[in-house]
Amino acid sequence: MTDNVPFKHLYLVDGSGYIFRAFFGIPPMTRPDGTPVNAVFGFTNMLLKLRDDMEADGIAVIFDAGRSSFRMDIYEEYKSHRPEAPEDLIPQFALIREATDALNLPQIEMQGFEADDLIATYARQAKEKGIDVTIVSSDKDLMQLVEPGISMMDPMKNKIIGPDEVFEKFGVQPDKVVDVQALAGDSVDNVPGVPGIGIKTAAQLITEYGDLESLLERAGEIKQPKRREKLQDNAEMARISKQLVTLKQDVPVEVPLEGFATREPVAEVLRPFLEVNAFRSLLARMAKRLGDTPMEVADEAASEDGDPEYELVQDEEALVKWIADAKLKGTVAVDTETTSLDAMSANLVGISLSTGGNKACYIPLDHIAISESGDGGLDLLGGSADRPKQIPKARAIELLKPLLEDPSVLKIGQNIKYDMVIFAQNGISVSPVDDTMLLSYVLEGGMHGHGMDELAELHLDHTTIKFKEVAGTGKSQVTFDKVSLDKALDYAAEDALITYRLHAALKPRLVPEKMATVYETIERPLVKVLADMEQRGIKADRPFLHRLSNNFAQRLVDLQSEIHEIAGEPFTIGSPKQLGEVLFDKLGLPGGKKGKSGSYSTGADILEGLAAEGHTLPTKVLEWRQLSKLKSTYTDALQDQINSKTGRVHTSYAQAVASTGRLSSSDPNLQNIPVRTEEGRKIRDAFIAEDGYKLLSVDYSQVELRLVAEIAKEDALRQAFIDGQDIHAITAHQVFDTPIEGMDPMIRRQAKAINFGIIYGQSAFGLAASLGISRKDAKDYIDAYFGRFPGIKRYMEETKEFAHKYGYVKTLFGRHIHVPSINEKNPMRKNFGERAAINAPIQGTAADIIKRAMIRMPTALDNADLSAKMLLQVHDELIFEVPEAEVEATSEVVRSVMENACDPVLKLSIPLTADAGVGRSWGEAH
DNA sequence: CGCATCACG
DNA sequence: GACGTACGTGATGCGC
Repeated sequence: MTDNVPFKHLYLVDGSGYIFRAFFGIPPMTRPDGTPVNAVFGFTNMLLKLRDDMEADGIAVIFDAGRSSFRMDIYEEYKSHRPEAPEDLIPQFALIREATDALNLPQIEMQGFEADDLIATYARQAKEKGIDVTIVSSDKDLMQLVEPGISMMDPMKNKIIGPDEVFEKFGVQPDKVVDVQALAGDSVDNVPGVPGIGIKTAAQLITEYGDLESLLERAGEIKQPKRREKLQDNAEMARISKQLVTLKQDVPVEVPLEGFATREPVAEVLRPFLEVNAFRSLLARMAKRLGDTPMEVADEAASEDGDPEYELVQDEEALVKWIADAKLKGTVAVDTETTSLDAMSANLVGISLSTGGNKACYIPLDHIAISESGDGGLDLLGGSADRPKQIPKARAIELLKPLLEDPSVLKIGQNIKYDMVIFAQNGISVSPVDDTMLLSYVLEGGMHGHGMDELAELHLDHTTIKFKEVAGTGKSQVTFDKVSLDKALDYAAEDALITYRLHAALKPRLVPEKMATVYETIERPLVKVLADMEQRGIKADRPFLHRLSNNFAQRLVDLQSEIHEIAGEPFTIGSPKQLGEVLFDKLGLPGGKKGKSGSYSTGADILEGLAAEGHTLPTKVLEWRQLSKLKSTYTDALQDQINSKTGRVHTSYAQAVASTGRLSSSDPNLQNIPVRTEEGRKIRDAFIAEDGYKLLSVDYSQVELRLVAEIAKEDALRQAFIDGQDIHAITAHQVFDTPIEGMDPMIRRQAKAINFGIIYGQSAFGLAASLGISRKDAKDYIDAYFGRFPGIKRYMEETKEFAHKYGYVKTLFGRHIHVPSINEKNPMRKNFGERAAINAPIQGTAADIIKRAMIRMPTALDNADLSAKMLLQVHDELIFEVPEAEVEATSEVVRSVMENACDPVLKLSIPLTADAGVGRSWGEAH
């Protein structure tokens, strides 16, 4: 456990509380468009003072997430009397969030918990680490937290609230405040308390009896008959009240304390915010920070259209200047140039930085100059290379490390996971980070790709220099270390500058477009988790793969002869064209042409049909294809993918590729390792644990079907899951009217196919094809299904309608998935869009859930003192490498984190369940 | 480089 | 009446 929190004094700002105080305490103000902004001004001003005058080095702004909280489960009436917010205050709620972002301060909220609980939790965490805490609020409900090391500050009066002030208010020391509140109640929050007892009496009673429980136990001793009676009659109400007023200090918060180190505001974000709201006094005060004198501000803004200034950094002096500038600005775009797209085998060649404006630099570190022979005379053995002037790599790393690890400097990257892995290889743990690729992904997922070239075109109307233009293409392509420094400068510096500008264009959109939560609580924290998994890799048994490969090879040779024998001539079995000609022309099997290529279709379904008619050739070909696939894609390719340094396989997870929010895996893809056939499953035995360790695999049971039931609010299905019943059997029972007892496995199989087909919006045609039944039967099944589960039908219709109207659909966690094809004229594409729209919320919510589990996993394991490492994710499954002695405990922690991954944001009406398996290999564990 | 095929959830 | 027909991925080999 690291206790390295980068600040000494943490200010926890009660954002929700402040806005009300400011609204009533500051005279009305409006900005030019008439929007009231008095509370926003007060808030912004207060935060600026906090960070500048108080020199606060740690600040977090905490908000209430919504109206509901766990307290309503305790007492339904809690806060039920709250009047609506005044009309002039309502538009200011969103602006306050913007202000927080503009000041580059973290804003924290969690569904199900009030701001007060989050404040209590963070205050406790900070105190445990020896950090002083000031709670910026005057809310009496927070006074229970005051203790040595934790104080409060009234932001309107600028007054410190310590134990004396709390005593003045409640008549007891802070640690007894909840007992007093429990007795006295609170009409504003609708906490009942005991009738007839106010703060004065409560304080007196608590002082006399010690605490609430003792008082209630000894209530009989009270002399005043009325008071005694009231206390005895309302003991339970008092206990409930105490629960209501006691703040939760162990909320499973997602943002760690370390994230609250104060960061400099980003001028490009703060300036427009202050301008739009016409906060002129603040603009003037911030002029320096926003880019020196106002005149220079104007100059800089103008120069962004001018030619970029790229600097080649070749000595320490120049590098130190850039580092100082980045530190001053608090934000820097970073990009690495390497020798490979595979981060685990790449060598760092250079680093580019940009701090905005029109400036960027490139720091070459490991370039090789191919000398143009003729002048020096040293160059004899053609192609001998020497190094151009560069800062020694180790020295540059040493200088950059403090900046890249500085919690008060935001590092921006485009696909920064890659750079994080590169830096990690060089001993640098980059933090905190923002990723323009992920910003684009959460804002415009499904609309287009999220590569830098595309984003630059789209948002900046700028055509980037292509990698091919500097490194060449095809056979003559060279690695980046062989690119000349002038070309490398133009290419690399541009990448950093574009990244900086993309950040300025995209980040401010998060809050107004309501994507801040998805970005901040899911995608951004996941980057580090994935980077760690990729670096860890999984051990692969090369000799085993080799033997398997030879075995497949032998059988392929035999099969090949048999196939050629039956065909009567040798041909390339792997060529669908040649195979089709052999099957349908030469042997005259029934079948037809298909597809634009004009060739016969020879897919597995066709061959299976032919095989069922008793033809031997298709059977042999199917077997050949299976083995050929296993050999080329798995047993052969995987051996080549074993990293020579680590002896392990390191996949790469793409976080911004799948439109639904899923991850994808490549190089190699470890999300499609065979499992469905016995032969294929053997490949899983090649993935093994280190000696003394086991592999643990935990997968969600039927997540997507559970989510369909949940999202569609389909009670019949929900009940089945709540009761833990066999969902496919239930479906069969409903659709075919078959008793569940002694059900024919074939019937259940059909129901299973229907269940999955539904998730994808399958038609009668598709179901008929996948079950090999008539279309009429398929249609009857589907009709019966919708008849029994009308909620599903309704969900499908409503989702299509929503997608047509808005062009996107949403997951339960608020992720937007754009489905542009839904409004196309071409009915085929439109239908395609509709099916995608139906599926996306389901697949996407499942993706959100497992991502949440993954983010929490390292901390959960650490807290349980377990050293297991998460290695792989396969959509609904997580794979860990676990010390043998910790298997049981780890299994429980992992399951619990996975099953509770929706907490506390979302309360599903059905449980999620996860099943664990353990083994020496992945095959055994599954 | 597009297409067909097939591996996974 | 025809058209097409289940969502989301990545890797491989063929053939142009």
